[in-house]
Amino acid sequence: MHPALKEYLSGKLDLSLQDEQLVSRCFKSKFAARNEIMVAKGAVARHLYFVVKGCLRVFLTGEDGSESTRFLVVEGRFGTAFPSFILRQPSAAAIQSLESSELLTLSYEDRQTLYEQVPGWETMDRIGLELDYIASIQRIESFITMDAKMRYEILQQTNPDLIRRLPAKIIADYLGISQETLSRLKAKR
Amino acid sequence: MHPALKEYLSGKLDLSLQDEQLVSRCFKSKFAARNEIMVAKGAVARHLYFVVKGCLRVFLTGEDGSESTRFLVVEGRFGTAFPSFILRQPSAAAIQSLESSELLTLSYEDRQTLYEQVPGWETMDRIGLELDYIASIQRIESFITMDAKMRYEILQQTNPDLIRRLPAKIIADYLGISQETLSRLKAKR
DNA sequence: TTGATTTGTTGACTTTTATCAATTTTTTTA
DNA sequence: TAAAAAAATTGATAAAAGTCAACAAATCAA
Repeated sequence: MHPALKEYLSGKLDLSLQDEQLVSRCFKSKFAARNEIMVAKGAVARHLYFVVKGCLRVFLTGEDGSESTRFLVVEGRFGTAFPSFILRQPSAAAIQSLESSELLTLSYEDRQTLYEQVPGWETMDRIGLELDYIASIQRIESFITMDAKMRYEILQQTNPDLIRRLPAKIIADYLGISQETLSRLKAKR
Repeated sequence: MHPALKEYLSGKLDLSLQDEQLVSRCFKSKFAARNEIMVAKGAVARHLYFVVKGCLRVFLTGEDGSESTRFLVVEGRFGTAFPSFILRQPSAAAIQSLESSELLTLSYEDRQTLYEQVPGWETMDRIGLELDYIASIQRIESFITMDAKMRYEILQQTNPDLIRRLPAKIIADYLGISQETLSRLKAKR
């Protein structure tokens, strides 16, 4: 098993040797170039992606070519175009590798296999889902209760690495504000 | 078992007679008066609520007394102050019954019991969680990509009942806009 | 049913943020 | 490393939404 995945699982789940081998077989290694589109808008997202190294962006495109970042997925985290993956429908969002990335992919079918075959896998996954859901609830709250400056400050506190690492325009998209507004926000203090 | 819960479960899960009795014992009936606060801000949300009749609101309060509606939970749906319930921490949000409501409550511990004792319960719950998560992702997208008018139009299309049923100020909170802006939006067409 | 309270509407004005455009800075790649 | 491309900054202006205030309408509770 890939050490990064092993690290992810440690403390969450104890696997028998056999189960560990099954998990290993289900996750396929994949490398993506910087800016590579993994899943295009309109395609079905058939995999979950575990980021070993690099960074993925799940983003929407408007008719006018504008882009809005729905999610950013960094090292040690899972991500995909979730509605498409779960509902098995064409995705409103595209998935892009923002950096040269190393990924482990898990297909919908293999995920099902793990639920059925590996004791504790579904519980672990359910707990991970709960935490992702909580994060998205908190993001919704930030839009309902905060202005752009406050959202940026919170992001600075909770994810300073993201800000350091990614182009400001991506951060601006993620915060739901324009590039120019973010630039002014940063200048102001 | 309460017929509303039975209806919810039908098609999702086949229960043995024994399991059905266990489920029945885990869910406690509760009635709430209009405007009753079920969980105050700062308290831990110890239950999931299934709404048989009525409507719950999960909302945040600012220091200035302003309120922001995080979620609305109507008949046939589950809800709670989710981060508090899962993390077992004091809740940032309060839960209020907007109408005279009939509820079924499931404690954290009883939820655990159902996961452990009832085959298929965790899978059913995981799938429900996935759908709730998808809904919250779509709500995030609406904040990132749409203006107030568009968000309101989408809500009209997807939940016309909510608009008909609830005071406009609650809908405005839920959309993340001021009461006045919503009033003007409605007048404009 | 009526007085009191809450909710909704509208106007005037302010603040926040977006948009467009020009320029500088940084990054990429040939 | 140099030219090209992409990203960031800054200014001017416009649009969107918020705030405050007054009043109207609807709802509630005695």
